[in-house]
Amino acid sequence: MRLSTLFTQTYREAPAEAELISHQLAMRAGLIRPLAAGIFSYLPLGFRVKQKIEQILREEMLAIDCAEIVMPVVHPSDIWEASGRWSDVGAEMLRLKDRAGRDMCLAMTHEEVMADLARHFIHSYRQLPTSVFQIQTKFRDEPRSRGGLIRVREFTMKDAYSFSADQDGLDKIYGDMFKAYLMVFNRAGLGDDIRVVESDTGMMGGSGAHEFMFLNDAGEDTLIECGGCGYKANRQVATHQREKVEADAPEAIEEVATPDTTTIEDVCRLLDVSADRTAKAIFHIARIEDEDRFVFSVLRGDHELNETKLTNAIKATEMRPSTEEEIRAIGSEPGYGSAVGVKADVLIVVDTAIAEGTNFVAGANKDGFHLKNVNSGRDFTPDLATDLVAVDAGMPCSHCGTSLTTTRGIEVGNIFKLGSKYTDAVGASVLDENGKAVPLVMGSYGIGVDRLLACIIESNHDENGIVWPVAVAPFSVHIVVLAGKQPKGELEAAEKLKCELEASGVDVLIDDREERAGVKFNDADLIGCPVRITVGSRGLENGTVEVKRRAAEEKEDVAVDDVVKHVGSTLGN
RNA sequence: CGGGGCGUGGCUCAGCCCGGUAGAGCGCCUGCUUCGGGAGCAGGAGGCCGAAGGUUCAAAUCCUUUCGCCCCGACCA
Repeated sequence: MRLSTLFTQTYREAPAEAELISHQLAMRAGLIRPLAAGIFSYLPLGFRVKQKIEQILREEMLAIDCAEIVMPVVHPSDIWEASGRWSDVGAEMLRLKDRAGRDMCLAMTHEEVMADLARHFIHSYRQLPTSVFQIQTKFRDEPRSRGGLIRVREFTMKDAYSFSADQDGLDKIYGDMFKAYLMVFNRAGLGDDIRVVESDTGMMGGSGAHEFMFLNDAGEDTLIECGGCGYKANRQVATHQREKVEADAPEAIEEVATPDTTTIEDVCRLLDVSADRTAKAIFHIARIEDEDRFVFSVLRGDHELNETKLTNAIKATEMRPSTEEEIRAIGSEPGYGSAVGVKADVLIVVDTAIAEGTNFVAGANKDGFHLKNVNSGRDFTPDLATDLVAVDAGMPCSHCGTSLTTTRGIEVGNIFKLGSKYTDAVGASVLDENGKAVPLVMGSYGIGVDRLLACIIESNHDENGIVWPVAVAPFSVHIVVLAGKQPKGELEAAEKLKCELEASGVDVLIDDREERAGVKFNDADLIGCPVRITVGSRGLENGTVEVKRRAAEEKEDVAVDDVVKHVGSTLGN
């Protein structure tokens, strides 16, 4: 391609709203252009990178016998109603009506369509296990898109789906996908920055999941890691080792005056107790089985609530913090809440530490008073006792006791063991070797292409611009032509070189613009192709051109006749 | 959905508090000079100041409403 007529432009400055390096560079290099919040056009350079990423994805999927298909972006509501997600998923799904008034939606994922396809095309265990993938647009109406390409509303996803007759078949493909994903991230140049963690299954449902996290301080997810045994999990599901509780004999409950003492910190100071001897209350309104319930969670004062764990424990589809009015309505008091004596229809969920411990300081459900020696089971009856703790740095690992650490990460891929939720919903089953119908066991595996592109920039740039890994660079070679007002064949020499390189299978961007050298060099650095070749009169007089790798400082004069060979070996390294 | 910020030419921004009919740099076009790391000079194109309404002789500027965008939080693959 010729830069002079390429449909793009570079910018000296990034738009003010771009905060992440990847966003700034993608804008400055002219890879993308926003149309609306979280909705982008890909310009030629950006699109080429996207295509190269997609090609890697294709190759790695095909390598594990996963065939490519394409499913629709607009779906009728009925398949989503069958799986229950038409109502389970909220405003994140963009819904619309067709001219006949039928409910439709834009695809946020494709489990429903996939299960429907499986119903039609998979009939026998002999066809299993099998899998297919697609590279397709998804739309999720995020309440808040941000970070350039990191979190968008319209995006491209490589999503794969597997089917098997039993758990063993699922485990095999799940393992294949796991390995294929690591291959993808390695080839994309992110190998060292990827961590695989255990994760929540979220709206997908299912029995197990892993996320592939790109380590980055701007990440939206918190990863919990153990340096001792290698345990890694998303904070949403991470567990920690509970210390042994020495169960004191329950003592008599006692009310104490604690005016203006609404925080755990204040209570501890006033009553001279440590935070782990207190019980705190957290209030939510949760939608459970299509009913709004008041959920009263109780945790030890030194612990934070993990909302994902709570949501999963009570099987809520939606949850929000309650208002002060709602708290008073159940007989409690903001800042002085405890489960002692709250209304009967309140769902009381306590953390294990509260259920097993004794004699906690808790609120008295009235302004200015707390209770001493509160005991779960004696003073109130929990509906559920489970792990609700948000694991933090410094807590002991649940497997080996080593102090855990936290890291921030961006989720670039995920793999889910879905089970038969979606296949059951559409009646997709197969006959096993005994002629008996068994449900299809499904898995789903996603990689966000745009997000992957952004992460590649995040980990491959310097102060001058992007430094693309060869595998995903928009072009392998960027030829800078330096011709003055009295050209001496520089452009012709460069064009000839371009043809020769292209003939050898190397893609070339040629900067044939009438710009000064500085402008061209700076744009070349910004765009970040792996190899830069400068063709100017200075070298041509000696029959050479200058070759420089984007990732290195050194420049090399190479005889024109040797350039193709030289570039070939450079790119091969 | 809560909190905060911002909408002035393609990009970065000034002007707004204290109303008087729009500016700078970069980019773009033309010419001359320059020519291996974001050149200089001269000339030029381009903006109903996000939109609507109001106040006023007069609104980018003040008031109201609205739309859009960004950031933090809530939420979420």
